[in-house]
Amino acid sequence: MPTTNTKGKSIDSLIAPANAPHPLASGELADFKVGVDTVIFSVDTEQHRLLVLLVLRHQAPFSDYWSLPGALVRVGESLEDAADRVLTEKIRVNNLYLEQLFTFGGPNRDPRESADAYNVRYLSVSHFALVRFEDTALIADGVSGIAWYPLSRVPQLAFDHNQILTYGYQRLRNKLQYSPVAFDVLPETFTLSDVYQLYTTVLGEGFSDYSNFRTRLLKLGILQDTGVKTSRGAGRPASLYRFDAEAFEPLKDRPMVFL
Amino acid sequence: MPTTNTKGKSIDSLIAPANAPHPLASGELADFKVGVDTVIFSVDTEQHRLLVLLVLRHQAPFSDYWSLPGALVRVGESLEDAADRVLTEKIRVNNLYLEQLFTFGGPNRDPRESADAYNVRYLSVSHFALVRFEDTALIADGVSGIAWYPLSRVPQLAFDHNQILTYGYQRLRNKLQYSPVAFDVLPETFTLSDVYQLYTTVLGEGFSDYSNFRTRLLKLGILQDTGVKTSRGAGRPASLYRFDAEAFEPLKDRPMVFL
DNA sequence: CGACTTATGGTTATATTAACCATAAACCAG
DNA sequence: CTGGTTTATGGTTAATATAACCATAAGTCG
Repeated sequence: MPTTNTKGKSIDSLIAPANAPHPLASGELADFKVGVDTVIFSVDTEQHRLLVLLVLRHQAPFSDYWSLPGALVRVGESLEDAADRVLTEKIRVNNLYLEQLFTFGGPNRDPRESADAYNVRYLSVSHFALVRFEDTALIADGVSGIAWYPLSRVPQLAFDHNQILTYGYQRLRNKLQYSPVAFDVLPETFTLSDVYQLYTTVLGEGFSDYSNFRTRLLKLGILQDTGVKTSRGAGRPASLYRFDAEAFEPLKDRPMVFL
Repeated sequence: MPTTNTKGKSIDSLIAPANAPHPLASGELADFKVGVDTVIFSVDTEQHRLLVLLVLRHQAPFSDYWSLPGALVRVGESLEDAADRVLTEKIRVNNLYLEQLFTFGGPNRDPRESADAYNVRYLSVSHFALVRFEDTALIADGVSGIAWYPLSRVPQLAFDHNQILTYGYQRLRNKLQYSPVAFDVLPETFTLSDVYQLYTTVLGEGFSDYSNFRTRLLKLGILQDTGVKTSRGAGRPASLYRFDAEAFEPLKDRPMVFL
């Protein structure tokens, strides 16, 4: 249902002469600042918890609220570059998995819109990332706080970031089922149990028991047995496997597990 | 790999004093115009072809090139509104299925960026739509041509629109498998054969033969038999069914067919 | 009327899934 | 060093789902 905001339009035509080289001269076209907000997940394998990275804002709007890490896109910078910059500025990580999520851009989603002199809109191109928890180092730079939050304890966030987070979580669950992102955040070699742990902490239990999960994964033929055994505490030593990206190619977009 | 375009940055700081109320005063933040480009599909049930709507540009850049229908977002207009506007301005249709696709926003994707006085970037929030072919009426308004192109005969398009189209086609195929979009573009009541035709023209043959497709669809329990029979030319009359949206709810995100 | 065409409702072999179970090979407590 | 515990591994089996067919029903068409 197109709802043309006649209020904004008329104000605009009143203050901006038709053909002046003014940024709003196009009459009714909106001007945007574009932000990149990233839902950064990691899995705490020790405590079997899914974590999301939040930063504490110290500027209006939403001062003292937690929010998703983000940045405004700079001149000459692509959206991907900006998203990468968020990752490397906040956590020192070799970007493990990153993908665009959704673009939120309704008017009035950012309080700065009404505050600014010009009628500037703020657009958020959200991304979601999955990083290896052990390989990250938090950098509290330009923010008054930064922390990994267990997903279950995320507070009310700034802007529409709770909505973005929910969407990112959905996408993460989906990715895990249909693509081998898990192997991007697992170490080079890992046990089948490591994989299962990762899947259960993100997806919950109840998609397959361990035994069936094993056989399915092995039958896919995307794991190479290194022959090396590892013993971690009690129990029989487990084989270490390596992900075979080539073998996975033909299986693209085929479900790996079922819920 | 963040590649900060230092050239753009320095030019900017030369022409814009640090704290002036100029749109580029923020120093290194880029200013954007936001476009909405929509991949509009429909299925020609007569000729069993998948069609996509293209418009012929008559303005630089890419004058005389075919392109996806699009529009620049206006003041006070949400992204969804803009996408809706594209649909209603180009084809008179009660928007049947519409969803956001991907946001393309690298620098230099639009030639206008270098031509403009200000260093304005053009962002494209692409959408994809599936409409009922029979319910559309093309409106050649503000363009020098508008046409339904069979997907197989799409020429080279303006901007990066071929890429967007490819992505949209992928998404369409995916949607058809996992969600009941098909019933949005089918008439209120339809035969099982109608559904099968739609699926094969989009997905190609080879996911199920007709008989198995029928039993699967019926076993899902999302179709109500109206009891009414329809006879179209030769052959035994077929039952007319109606889609039961409520019955589908619990099946959300479960595959309906397999390739 | 007989031939053809399309819809419908099976059947059957094969593959997949889900729910178990038995054994192997480590550790650990006494 | 021995029996109990723990974890990994490699099955088995019944229930389901899939894929490839086939037979019949009920119309149209010549």
